[in-house]
Amino acid sequence: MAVKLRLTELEALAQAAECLRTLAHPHRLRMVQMLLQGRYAVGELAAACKLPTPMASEHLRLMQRCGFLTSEKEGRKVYYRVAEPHLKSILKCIEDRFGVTPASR
Amino acid sequence: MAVKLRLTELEALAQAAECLRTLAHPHRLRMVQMLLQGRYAVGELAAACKLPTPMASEHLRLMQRCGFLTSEKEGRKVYYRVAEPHLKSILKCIEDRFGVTPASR
DNA sequence: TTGACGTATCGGAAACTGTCGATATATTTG
DNA sequence: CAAATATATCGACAGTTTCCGATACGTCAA
Repeated sequence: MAVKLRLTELEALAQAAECLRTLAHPHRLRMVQMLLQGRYAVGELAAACKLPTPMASEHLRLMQRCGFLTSEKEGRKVYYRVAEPHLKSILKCIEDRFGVTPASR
Repeated sequence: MAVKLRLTELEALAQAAECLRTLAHPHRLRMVQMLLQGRYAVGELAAACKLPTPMASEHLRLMQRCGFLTSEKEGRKVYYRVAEPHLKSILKCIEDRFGVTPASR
């Protein structure tokens, strides 16, 4: 007699996979990690990742599209912040596994 | 004065991203979900995902390569099980966000 | 208006990924 | 031994992702 398994439906897993793929990039992880600790403009995030601004903008667009982030325009700057509350616990898991280093002390 | 941020080093984030990419596939998520609840042979996992066995084998190889799984050969079958303890909490986060449906009740 | 700044978008090249069919290996059975 | 079973690997193709340069857009200051 087979044991009954608790499984998520494949359709939901496909959605989850898409979100994970969006998260699965070193610069995007860094941006999320920053945004979980405050609100930042595109240029600030780009500088922190040592990326040209257009590429940072593109990464942010991807994360916004899957519901992770939202943006607010202020003057000529655009500030992003975390919109998906579960991001915090997911990043926590990742940090538990891969470590966290304070940037300066 | 800039607030000190708690950030993971980019190199570690690159490793994390690679692992997340490996996880970011509906069939692989399903397999991990099963393997967190027991030990399964390639054929059983393939059947549960409605995949040809060779493809299941390939997915399992990827997850083994990044340390998520280990395998034990028994006769002509190969049983896989979870090797990375953090997988459980990560899947928990994903299930919290995307829902879990018992396969049968 | 002009110019500078901050952000967004477009097009294309290179690299990577998922999938499939075919084949290979190892183990058990007859 | 040969045949059947279970898993693994290989080659190739289509599709996606990443990155970059160029360009476009919106806002502010002079």
